[in-house]
Amino acid sequence: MSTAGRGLHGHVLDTLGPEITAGEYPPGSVLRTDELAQRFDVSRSVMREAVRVLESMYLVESRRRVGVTVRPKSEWNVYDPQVIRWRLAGADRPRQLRSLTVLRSAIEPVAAGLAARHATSEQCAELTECALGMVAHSRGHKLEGYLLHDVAFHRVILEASGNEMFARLGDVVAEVLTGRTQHDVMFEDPDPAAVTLHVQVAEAVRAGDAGRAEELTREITVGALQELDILAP
Amino acid sequence: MSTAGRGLHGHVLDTLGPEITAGEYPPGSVLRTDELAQRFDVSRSVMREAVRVLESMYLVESRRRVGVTVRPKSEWNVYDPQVIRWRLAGADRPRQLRSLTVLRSAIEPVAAGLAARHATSEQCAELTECALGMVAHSRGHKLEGYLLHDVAFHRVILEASGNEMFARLGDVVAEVLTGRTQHDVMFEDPDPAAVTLHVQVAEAVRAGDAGRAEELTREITVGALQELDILAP
DNA sequence: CCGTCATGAATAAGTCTGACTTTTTGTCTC
DNA sequence: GAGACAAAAAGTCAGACTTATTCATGACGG
Repeated sequence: MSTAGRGLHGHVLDTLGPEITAGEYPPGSVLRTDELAQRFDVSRSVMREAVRVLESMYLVESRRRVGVTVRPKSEWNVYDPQVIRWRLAGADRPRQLRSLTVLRSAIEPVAAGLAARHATSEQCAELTECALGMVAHSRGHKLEGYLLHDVAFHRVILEASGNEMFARLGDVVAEVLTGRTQHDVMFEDPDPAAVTLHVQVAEAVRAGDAGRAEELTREITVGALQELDILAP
Repeated sequence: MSTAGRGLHGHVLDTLGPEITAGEYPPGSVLRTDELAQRFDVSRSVMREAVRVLESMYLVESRRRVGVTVRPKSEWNVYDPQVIRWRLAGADRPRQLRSLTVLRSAIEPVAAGLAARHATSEQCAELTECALGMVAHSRGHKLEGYLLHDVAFHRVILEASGNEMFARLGDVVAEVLTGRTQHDVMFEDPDPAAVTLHVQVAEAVRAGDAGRAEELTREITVGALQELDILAP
């Protein structure tokens, strides 16, 4: 689900956004609204709307008499789902994937611990269902079905943590897991140890054992880090 | 630094944004662009730009023939600095502060561990400087100076982690620490134990002892959680 | 002779207005 | 209930105008 279809300004963003996040314009570069409007064959009003959105993502800064200047990467709002998607689609996808995986390794164990305390019985049921689904699809090249349950599992954990900031990372985790399956590693069946860990996490959460849920989830995320050769020597 | 001054659309956002994030319009409420333009006495073009920004924050959704509908809170991009600021300024400030503190408790220990591995000697120097500054301002109602060094300390840690996602949370942490000092707790001098911990973290990072840096930082964040009565029974 | 401080013109964003298009939805009829 | 019609609101465009910012020019004073 991208910005496309959201009108002309969405179409402009779909090409200009990736260009900027890919670093095609060095920081400080100036873009002129009029020129951009010409380039994309849209009116200035539409172009201005697009610029406003880029501005709200801290990708650019619009100043009178000077133009639309591209901000340094360090100022970008890297938590914006749109920005994340653009960068994942671009050249520094590996780098982005590493950053996000490290983020996961920090967040998910804590979220699992909180989930063990706050999860409703419905959420516990969902969790075991997801874990069992992962088991069912763990052998025989059923990666698609496996991924589906894996994503759902982590989404439920983040939701059940009761923390809105964690909950909103569900999409990010989904993106990372999907990306891993489709492009990078994961040619054959998933690691059986990982599958077992998911089942155990579901159990720990249901049992309300926060410490165990946290520790088991930490093992899962350590596995994810190792897959990307992010070591801890 | 808010959106004000960034033109008329910024002014509109400064009032409309807080209203929406404060929950004044229940999810599903419809706002008409023309009416809003009248209310704020701006042209439709300006109002459209403001709506586009709100849309990019997932606060509203604009659909033809129906209007601008307010999205449910669960879909808001709660990592947008602007949204964070608006919510911290509004009624559910305490709730927001708790969410962010929990987030800190997940992120900062991991960041400190990474900092111990990746920090440059300049960053180590900054870190000890900050810690010493905290010590110097820890007695005699010098809360202002203390806060300044505290914020700087955590910023350096997040920066030194080498992870861009962590680094971008510097502003959030600053906001939380500032808010804590100004509004909520902290009437008298800071907890001496906390001060000591910061000094020890600086030492651990300089020594490259990741495990120790992580553990000490975890103690700091646990203290922050306890201040807000976020327990772990 | 050089640095600093007005003055002014050029420039690009910012704003407004009005007319028109397009999509969606609700209703009316068959 | 299916299809046609009409209304409503966002979407788009074009053009004229406003305003802030920057740069260059030149005057003044050191």
